[in-house]
Amino acid sequence: MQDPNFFTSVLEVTRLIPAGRVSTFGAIGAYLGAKRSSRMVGYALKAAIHVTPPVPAHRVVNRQGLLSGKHHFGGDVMQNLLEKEGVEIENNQVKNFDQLFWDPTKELL
DNA sequence: GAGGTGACGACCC
DNA sequence: TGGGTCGCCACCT
Repeated sequence: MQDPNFFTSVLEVTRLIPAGRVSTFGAIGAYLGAKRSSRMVGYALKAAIHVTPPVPAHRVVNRQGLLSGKHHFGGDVMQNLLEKEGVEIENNQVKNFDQLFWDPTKELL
């Protein structure tokens, strides 16, 4: 928000995701008014792992509820973090995704 | 300085 | 209904 960069805005919104919930690239992009820039959201999250303060990038998955960036976390770290927060994962996909889905456009608004 | 890539999503055919 | 292509902006080579 303070930073006009779309990149930083993604990190800000991602940080607002409550534990036990998951969000999507499209939801964050839509909240920022750039749903077309979903690729940028994923790119921002990639850097979010190396940025401070720590961003719960593991709570962000793709539109299918699939842990797209699991490989970037290093093995099953992403899945482990989600399970630790109460999010059930099966086949690299979030179970009850529709229920756990956290939409900033609605929840955060 | 320019070109290509990238945790995706939506639109078009 | 399904497959293919374009778009978006920042970072890396």
